[in-house]
Amino acid sequence: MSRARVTIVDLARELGLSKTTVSDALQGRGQVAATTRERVREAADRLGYVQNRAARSLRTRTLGAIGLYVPPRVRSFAFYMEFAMGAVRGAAALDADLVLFARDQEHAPRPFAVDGAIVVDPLPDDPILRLMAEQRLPVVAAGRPLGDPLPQVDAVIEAPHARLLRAVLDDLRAAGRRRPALLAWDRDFASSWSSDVQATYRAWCAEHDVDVRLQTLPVSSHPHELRAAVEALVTPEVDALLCAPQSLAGRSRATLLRLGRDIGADLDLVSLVGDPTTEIGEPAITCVDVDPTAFGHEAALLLGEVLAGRTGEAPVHREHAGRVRRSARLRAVLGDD
Amino acid sequence: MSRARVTIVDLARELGLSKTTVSDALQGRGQVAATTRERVREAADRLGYVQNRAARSLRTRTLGAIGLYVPPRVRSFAFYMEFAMGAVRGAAALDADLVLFARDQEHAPRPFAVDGAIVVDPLPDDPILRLMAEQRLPVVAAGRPLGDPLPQVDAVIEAPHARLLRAVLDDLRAAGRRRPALLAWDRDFASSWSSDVQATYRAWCAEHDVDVRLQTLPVSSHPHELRAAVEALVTPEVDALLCAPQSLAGRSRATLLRLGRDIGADLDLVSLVGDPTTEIGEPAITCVDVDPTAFGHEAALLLGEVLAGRTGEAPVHREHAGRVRRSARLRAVLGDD
DNA sequence: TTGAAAGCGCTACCAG
DNA sequence: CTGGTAGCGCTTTCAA
Repeated sequence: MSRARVTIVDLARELGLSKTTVSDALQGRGQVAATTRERVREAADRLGYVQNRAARSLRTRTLGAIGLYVPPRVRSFAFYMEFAMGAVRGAAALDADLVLFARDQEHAPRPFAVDGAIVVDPLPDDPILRLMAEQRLPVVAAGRPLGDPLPQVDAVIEAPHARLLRAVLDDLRAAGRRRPALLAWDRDFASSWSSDVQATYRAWCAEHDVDVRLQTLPVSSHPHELRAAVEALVTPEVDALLCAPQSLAGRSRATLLRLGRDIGADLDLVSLVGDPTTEIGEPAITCVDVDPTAFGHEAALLLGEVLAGRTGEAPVHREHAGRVRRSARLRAVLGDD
Repeated sequence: MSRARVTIVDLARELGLSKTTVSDALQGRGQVAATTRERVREAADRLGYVQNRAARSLRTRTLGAIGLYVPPRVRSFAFYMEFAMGAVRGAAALDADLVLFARDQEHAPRPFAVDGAIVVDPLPDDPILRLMAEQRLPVVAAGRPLGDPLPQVDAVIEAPHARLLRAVLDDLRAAGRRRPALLAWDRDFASSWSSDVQATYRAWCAEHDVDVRLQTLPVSSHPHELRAAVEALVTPEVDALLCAPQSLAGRSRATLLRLGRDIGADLDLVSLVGDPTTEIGEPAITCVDVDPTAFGHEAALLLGEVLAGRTGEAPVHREHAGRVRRSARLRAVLGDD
C-alpha cells in the first residue's frame, strides 16, 4: 500500500519538538504556543502528514465509524437507499464514517469496526443482531423490532405509520370515498411497518363498517404480477386504491387507465410510501411522505446520543415525523393541510 | 463504550499460554497443535473474546475496509444505490467492510480509514479525489473519469455504453423505425455515460442521415416537467423514444398513452438504464441492462486486485458487460438474441 | 508551555 | 510446536 508514511515522530524530529507537543498542536489539544502550533501545521502540510486512524483508535477506543445494516429482504427498496444516504449525512455530523454491513452470508464474521450500529427493521432471528449483542455493540433500530422475544436494542426510531394511514383513510372518507382497497406486501416482507399497515387498515375498516379489500404480494413480484393484482383488486365498486409498496401507485396508473378508471374522478390513488421521483409532487396521487433521507439522518443522530450516553440506561423510543401529501383532488375538497 | 474487553493476554493467562500462541490459534496462523487451538477457541467463546480491530490494523497496516464515494449529484439515483449494494457484496468477498463517504460538506476532513476506494464518475474538480490523492489512497473509478486534466486513478471500470446504444439504434432501424428521439440528462449530470450517450446518438444519426431529436433535462426535474418534455419531443412522426434517465421510460407510458401512441405498434420505447422494478422484464419496453449490482461487485473486486498489487503500475481499464433486453415486439421481429 | 514515559492490543520475527 | 521480544503510531499522564 502506501509506503513510508510520515508520523508525528517524523514531524517532532524535523521540528525539534516532542511527539506529545506535535500531537497536541495538530489536534488543538493542550496548551501549545500559537507559534509552535503554526510551525507544526506547516511542517505537517509540507511533509504530507496523515494521521493514522488505527493508532488513534487503539489509543482512544473509538473507531469514528457507525454501521448500518439493511436486511437483504429490503435491500432493493429505494426507500432504504435514501435512508442510507441520510444516515451518511448524520454520521458525518457525528464526525463518523458510515459502514455498510453485508454480513448475512459470511461464515466467519470479523468483529465490527464501528462504535455502534443502526439496524433496519430487526427481526428476532436476525443473526446480525445476535452478533452485535455478543460484541456489546450499541444498536439503534430503525423501525420497531418485531418478534418474540423482542430483539434487545438501545433505542428505536420509527414513523407513526398507523396514524398516517388513519389520516389518509379519514381523508378519503371525508372526500366521499366509501370502498378503499389496499395492496400490500405479504409476510415475506416482515416489518413493523408492514404489519402496522395491514392491522390498521383492518381495524379502520371494522370501525367504519367497511369491507376489507386487501391483496398481498410477494416482495419479488414481477411487473405483470403487480398489474394482475391491481386488476383483481380494483373491481368497479372500489373508489380508492392504497398501495403500500413504494412507487407501486405510480406504476399502477397505466393499468388503471386501461381499466377505464379516471384517477381523481372516480378513483383516488394513494401511495403509502411516496416515491420522490414518481409520486411525490404528482398531483394525481396522494402520498404518505416519510422522507427517508431525514429518517436516516435522525437515526444516525439518535445513535450519536446513545453513544454519548445521553439516553440513559432504558431503551429510548423516538418518533420520526411523516406527513400526508394530498392529491390535487383531495386538496380541492379538504384544503391544503 | 464497552467496558473491560477480554484481550488475548487474558486468554493467554487463563490458559497458561503465550499471547503469540493464542493469536496464532485464533487466526489459524502458524503451527499450533489442534488440541491447543481447540482449547483457545473454547476459552475465547467462553470469555467472550472479541478481536480489537484497531490494534490489528495498527500492526498489519490494513484497515479491512474499502470506501465508496457517490457524488452528491447522483446520490438519489437508484442505479447507484444498487451499485452500492453490489459493492458491499464485493467488499465482503474481499473480507472488507464498505464505508460510504459523505465528505463533500466536511470542513476539516479526517483521513480515510480505508485501504482503497471506489469513486463513481469522477470529475476533475471533485475535492474528494484530491484528498484521496493526497493520502495516496488507491482509487478505482466506476465510470470513465471526465475532465481536463484527467483525474488520476489506479483503475477504471465502465460499461460499453456507446456500443450498447448503437446496438439499440441498429435494432430499432432493423425493426423499421426511422425517427428515434432521445431524452437525456443535461450537463448538470456530468458523467462519461451521459456524454457518451449524447455523442453516440448524434454520431449515429449523422451516419444514418437521420434527424437529431434530442431533448435534455435537468436532474432535478419534477414529474410534470418530465411529462412536458416527453410531450414536446414525441411529435407524431417520431417512431421510437429512447430515455436515458433510469425509469423514465416506464414513467412515460401513461403520457404516451394520453398522446394517443400505441407502444409497440406505432412507437418503440427504450430505457437506456433499465430499472429492475419498472422496466426490465416489461415486454413493452426495450432495456439496456447494465446490472448495477454486478457492476458494483466487479468494481470492488477490481479494487481488490489493485490493493493486492495484481494490476501492476499502469492504470487498468476494464469493461463491465451490459446487454440489451429487447421488447416483445423487437424480439418478434429480430429474434431473441 | 513542553517533554518523557507508558501503554492501548495486536502481529512479526526469530529463538528455542 | 511454542514463547519472548519488539514495535505499529498514537494519546494520556504527569513531571519539568
